[in-house]
Amino acid sequence: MIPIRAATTAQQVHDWLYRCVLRGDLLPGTRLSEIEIAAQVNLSRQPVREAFIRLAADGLAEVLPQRGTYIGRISMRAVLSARFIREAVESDFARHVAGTRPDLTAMADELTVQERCDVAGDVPGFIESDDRFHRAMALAADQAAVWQDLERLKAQMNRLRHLSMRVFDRSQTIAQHRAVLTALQAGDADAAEDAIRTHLRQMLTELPQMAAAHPDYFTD
Amino acid sequence: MIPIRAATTAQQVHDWLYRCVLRGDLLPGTRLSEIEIAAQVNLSRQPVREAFIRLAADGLAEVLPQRGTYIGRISMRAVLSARFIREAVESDFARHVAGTRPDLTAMADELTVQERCDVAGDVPGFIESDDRFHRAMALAADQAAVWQDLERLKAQMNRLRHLSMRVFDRSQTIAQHRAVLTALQAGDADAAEDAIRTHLRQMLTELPQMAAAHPDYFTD
DNA sequence: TGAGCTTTACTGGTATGGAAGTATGGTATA
DNA sequence: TATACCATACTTCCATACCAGTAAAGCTCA
Repeated sequence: MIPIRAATTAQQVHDWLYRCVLRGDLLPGTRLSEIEIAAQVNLSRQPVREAFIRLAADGLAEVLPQRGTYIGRISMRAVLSARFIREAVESDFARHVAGTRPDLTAMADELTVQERCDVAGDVPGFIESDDRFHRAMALAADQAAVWQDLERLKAQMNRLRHLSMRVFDRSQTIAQHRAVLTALQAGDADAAEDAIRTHLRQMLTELPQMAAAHPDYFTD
Repeated sequence: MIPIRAATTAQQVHDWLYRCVLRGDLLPGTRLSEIEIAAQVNLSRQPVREAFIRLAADGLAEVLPQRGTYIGRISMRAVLSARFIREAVESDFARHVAGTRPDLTAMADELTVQERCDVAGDVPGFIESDDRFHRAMALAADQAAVWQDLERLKAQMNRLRHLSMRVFDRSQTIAQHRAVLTALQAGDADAAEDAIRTHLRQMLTELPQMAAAHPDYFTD
């Protein structure tokens, strides 16, 4: 029963910055200034400052006392850690879904959306649908809360994807998604686990390439 | 090359409160007052306020504008979610460790510590050793960063354990740990996975009992 | 007596000024 | 020319004052 109350100004500023970072509008290493942002949104420094603190708690910014606040670089360690956790968790999702055979039309629908986004060259739309595809599997496994926790961990991965999806082959991603869905529909737990692990290991090859292409954006 | 600089005052206040919450010194639902805490630590409201914001970002406090700040109740959803993630991730740890056969003396050492704490009735010591046991497995699997991410998720679980460990049978926990270690030493991946899953599913029976015993401390 | 309004004492939210620390560019000196 | 020093212009951090919203007590009036 959360009251339908307007978020505080500081919270709104945080949400705005958060989206900007994840969408890649604010690139890694960008300097943020309390004064500048405050002027942009016509507020005092204090709420902006609190937004920075929240952003730092998200692992997306770094506040260096008396020096400045910067958009954090993409931590390869954080990406690899999140990837490992996703593989472990989602493979458990897959086994569970394959065993219970729930309704999977939501996943199938996203697959068609992804094909449409691919031919249309709509990269942000593709990424969002990709997220919804995996989320649908979490919901099919009846683990909505787990997906919420994963969302936080995925933040770093999402930043990476907004860089990499412009480069990498989206049709391969679609094929991997299809393999997962097919195995789930067949109720083959082993095949489903194998498919999702293969899919999520894809990033292990993409990450080093992205880091080599944009060394300034990465750390670790 | 992180500079060896003293943390800001606000950060210190946050760390202090964080430990208090996890140790159970600050119970769920406790009201926090910016003014009171500020007076206690001889500071102005501002750094205390920022500590509250960080605490809320950790999911340990709830800031209700114009109403008050409260230590968050233990979210059963969050506990169950963290438990699910731990089971998935740590079972992957177990399989990996069983396959590579690294040095496991760190885990064995913690097991003896736990026996000593059990007979001495040292509950906090037992819990800390329990954490180190699991952490040692993560390190043996060469996944230190993953363990750091788990630490954040485990926060809610740790609060629960400080309540439940006073009640539940610690010798059972020790036996389960021993089963894990034995399987790992034998290099039996299936048995190790089975043992760690069984161990982590123990909480599924403890949580409802704790929630029934202390309904005021829980939510969801 | 009791329902409804008003007052009042709180809460956190925001604005602003100054303190403390850091980086930078200029200047004096060897 | 190179180097050490120092003034200066930033940055975030903290203190203080004020604003706005909440809730509960007390009052008014039917």
